[in-house]
Amino acid sequence: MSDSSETVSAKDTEEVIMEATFRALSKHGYTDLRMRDIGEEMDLTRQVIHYHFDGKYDLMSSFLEYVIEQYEGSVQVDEETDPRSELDARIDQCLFGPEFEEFTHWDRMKVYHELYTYAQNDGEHREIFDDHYERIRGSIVEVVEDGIEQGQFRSVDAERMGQLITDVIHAARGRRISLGHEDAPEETRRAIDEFILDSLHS
Amino acid sequence: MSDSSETVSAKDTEEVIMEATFRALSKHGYTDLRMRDIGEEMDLTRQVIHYHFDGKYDLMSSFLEYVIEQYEGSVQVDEETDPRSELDARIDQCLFGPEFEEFTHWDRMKVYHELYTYAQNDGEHREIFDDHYERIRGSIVEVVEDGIEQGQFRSVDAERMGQLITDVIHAARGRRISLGHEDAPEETRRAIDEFILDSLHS
DNA sequence: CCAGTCTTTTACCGAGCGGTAAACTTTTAC
DNA sequence: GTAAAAGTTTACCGCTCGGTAAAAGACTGG
Repeated sequence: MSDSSETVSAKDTEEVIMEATFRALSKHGYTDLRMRDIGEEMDLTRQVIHYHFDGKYDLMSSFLEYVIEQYEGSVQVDEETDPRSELDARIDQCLFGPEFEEFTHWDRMKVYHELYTYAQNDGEHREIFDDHYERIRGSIVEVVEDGIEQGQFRSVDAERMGQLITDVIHAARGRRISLGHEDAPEETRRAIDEFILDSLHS
Repeated sequence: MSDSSETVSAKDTEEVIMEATFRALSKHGYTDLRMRDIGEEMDLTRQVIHYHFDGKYDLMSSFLEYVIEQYEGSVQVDEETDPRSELDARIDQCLFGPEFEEFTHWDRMKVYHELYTYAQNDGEHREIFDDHYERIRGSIVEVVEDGIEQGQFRSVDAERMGQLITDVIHAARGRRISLGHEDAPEETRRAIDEFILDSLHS
């Protein structure tokens, strides 16, 4: 009986809970999230959550890591190309999401952004997010540095430039999510091209 | 007895409640805010809130408008100067706050930002924020347009440029508040200068 | 000074929340 | 095959929350 579709292990259940938490969070928002809401999003009863996680706070902490892992795991950029192409690819991926999950991307980002804001009131969560942000920013900075070394970009402060790009991306996503500006990512993509990346060449 | 310090009108009480709400929100965050917390931040009992406001939701809606009014009321820019100076002044004010309330500025921004994020789950609140955001963005766009007309800036899409600047400001504030990056406003100020405004001239 | 109105306090409540205990079911180990 | 371990469900609970009713106080105009 090694039929994998029938064998439900503990890890599987935790994954089920994570996905149920994601759906519940999408529907109700962080502030109004009840354990009951999560239970209603899965076939198991809400009490199993207490078997696998040590209360609501522990659940949210685990979910936070789950969301970030998913985010970082979904980033896939062809590193064989030149710095400018890679930079473009990374920006596109941050603004529009990976192609293979176009439809869930903004649902995931909405939850991600809400968690991000709430993290300001919780030292542990804040640290997790800070580390994550640093990795995203670092990957952008790296590309800029490569571009400068290879002479494709003019010599600028790569840290500052990378930070600026990361911030702009973040703001555009936040604006789309919080204010419903659906064209924010596209408009921002153009603005980055015209006003920021343009000054990297010449 | 027209001694104004003794006469407590209904408006005064509502102001007291608003400020108590602000303090409670600063301490506990939106998600964990209880009516009790607000009561503890003022000399009156928490039940008076129900006399002046129709429940928690109505209180939060009123508070949202209160915060935005305060924000917009605090913006004061000398319009006699040239576009570039006015643009600089507006950016500084958004990033560092009005000089006369340097110490409460970031407390206020923290609450503002939290409300902003949670507005995504409430159509009414979202609209209030959207209108507000539009006014801030509009004021930046206007200055850019003036600069172009007066020949101080090169001819760019003012809407797009204004939006970009507004987004960058927003992101820097969010990063300082959510991740605790205290140098974010200053670093962002430099990045705007070096990479964005620079491309407005020449 | 007093009746009437506005405002605040005191005392209280029902609903709904997160969490637990114990029964029950399934899987594992030998 | 069976006993122990792991996982899940059922039933339940205590507590805290936002909100209310009525008493108490503080201002009005006459």
